[in-house]
Amino acid sequence: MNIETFISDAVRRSVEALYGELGDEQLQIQKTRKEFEGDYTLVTFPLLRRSRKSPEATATEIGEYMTANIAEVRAFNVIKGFLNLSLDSTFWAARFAEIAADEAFGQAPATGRTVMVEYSSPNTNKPLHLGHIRNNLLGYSVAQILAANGHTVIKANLVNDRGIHICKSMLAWKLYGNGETPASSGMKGDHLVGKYYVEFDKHYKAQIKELVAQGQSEDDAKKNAPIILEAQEMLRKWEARDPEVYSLWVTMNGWVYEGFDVTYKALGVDFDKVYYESQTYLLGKALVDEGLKKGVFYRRPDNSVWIDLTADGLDEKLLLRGDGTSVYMTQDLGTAFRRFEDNKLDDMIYVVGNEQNYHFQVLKLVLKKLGYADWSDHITHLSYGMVELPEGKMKSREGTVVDADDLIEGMVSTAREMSAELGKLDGCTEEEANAVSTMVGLGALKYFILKVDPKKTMLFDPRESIDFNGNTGPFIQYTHARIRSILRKAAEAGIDFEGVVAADYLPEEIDLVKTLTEYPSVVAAAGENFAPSIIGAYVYELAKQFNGYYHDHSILKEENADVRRMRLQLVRQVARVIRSGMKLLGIDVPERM
RNA sequence: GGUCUCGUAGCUCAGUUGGAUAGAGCAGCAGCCUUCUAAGCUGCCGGCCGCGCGUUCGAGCCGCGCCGAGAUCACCA
Repeated sequence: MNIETFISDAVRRSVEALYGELGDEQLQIQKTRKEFEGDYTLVTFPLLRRSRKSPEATATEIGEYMTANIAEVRAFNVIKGFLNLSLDSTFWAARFAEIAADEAFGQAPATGRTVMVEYSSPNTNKPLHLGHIRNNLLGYSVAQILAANGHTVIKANLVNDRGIHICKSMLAWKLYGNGETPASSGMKGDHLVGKYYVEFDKHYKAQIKELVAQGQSEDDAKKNAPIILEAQEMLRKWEARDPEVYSLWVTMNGWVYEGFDVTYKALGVDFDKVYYESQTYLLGKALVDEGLKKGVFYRRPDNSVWIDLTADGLDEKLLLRGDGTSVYMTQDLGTAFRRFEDNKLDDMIYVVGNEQNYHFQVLKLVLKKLGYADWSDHITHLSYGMVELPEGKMKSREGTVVDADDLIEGMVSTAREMSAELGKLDGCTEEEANAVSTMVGLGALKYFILKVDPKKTMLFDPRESIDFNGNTGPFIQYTHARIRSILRKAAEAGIDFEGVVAADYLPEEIDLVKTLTEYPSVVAAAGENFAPSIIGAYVYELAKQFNGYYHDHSILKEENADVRRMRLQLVRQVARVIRSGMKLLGIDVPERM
């Protein structure tokens, strides 16, 4: 049974019995705040012009009617214009029984909609860093949440595997690499390629400096440095499929993919489809022709194609270069078009940093102007803020980027040290210790990042992220582990706690049941807002509530067998929902820690 | 300059789409391990919700205007 529907129906019936038909007027019903007595609250202010009475009198009148006529309403109290309704504990017992019996609790029925979530989208010239971690965690989690909301989800990764930046790494490797490979150097493939990207930059800068010393302007020097000219030549050769360049490209990208796979696996993210720009970068030109024909685009004397968006408060935007080659926007138009056609998508979600807000604004507007409003309206740019460090922004030249692999390793090893220090690893096999440290270290990292509203710029403080106390992933994992421990001990003691118990709940037990029943609507809200942070806040709240309860009530030592059984069931359900919520965040929960 | 985002406790962040006395964690202070895991629990301290108008019975949330921070406005992707 949907509780919110039940309450609002009951209230509506009562209000209409007293004051006549409401029509499509909305009733304002909310959960009663903790500091007041009651379960649900009706805000009576909007009803005053119908009742023609004071807020207090109106609330009292409705409250009296409901206690008399609605069986589930046990009592009420009125504070100012707020009518607080208390439901009978048998009502909550019935809701709990429903939840406990529902194997798919929190999983919405299939909607028949297909939605693609594109995330990660790395460049193949350097390893992943902290910014990519936020992207990957968000993308994966949002995909999980949408799936829980009943959508068919396609997780897609569009790899930027071509362009001048890859040629820079390739050229530097060719010039200075001495045939170094991941195998020969022992380096992870993406790091090796990244090393040569940095190497290129070093030589490039040196050459610019030299040319400037010879009297060239800074701008000219940047264009004329031999190494950049050579890289550009390499790109031309690549486009012409020069065998030597092409095979080097295949080899080095292969190294990078092997490296990325390791990082993705460590992060626990995966993809259903991987697209490569080298295969899609020519798409979109047909759309340009179409736009020209429709008069949406125009051609300049140099043959380049543009769209004028100044009437929409934006600028003029280039769609095709004078030489007929495409730009980023052209490709994205083409790939968007093709995605919708090939996969029969209902929605398309791009997880891309907020530095591209303008790009997506333009993309959607152009599609709309071309007459594809249907698609345009179903494109969502899930824009997330930058991750900053205590010392400021990450700058690759200043060496302040936080490498993804280093970070993960650091979190896991810290988790291990702290676990060992607390004696949590005593009696564990090496394998178990590894598994727990990995889950805890990554849990800390993932939760730390996902608990923040995606659109906000966030601060990543390494010291704070490694804190396992308070509002953290490990705290939630720990709560789960403790519940599992209780359940293990109950099983060992041969306590049977299957079957429904009509419970006489204590107030804090009803609070737990109430929080449990909210889970499906939290999942729905998280899906609607593309915000895993909503799930995070909920799971944390549930865990915290349980911890308070846990300290006040002995569960295994409860003498009344029915009460003990009821409590074990309740506690087991809390563990289930914690595990389910954490799964939506892509966070594993250990059985013990 | 145009467009967009953000501004809540010393710090990091919530705030369920306009409701009651604005909440957590960290840091600080005071307690709690003979009891199912102390990665825990209980209490205290800490607020001009950037500022000002407006809409409303009611604004941290909506509108307008300022102030501050950031992103972007490339024949880069």
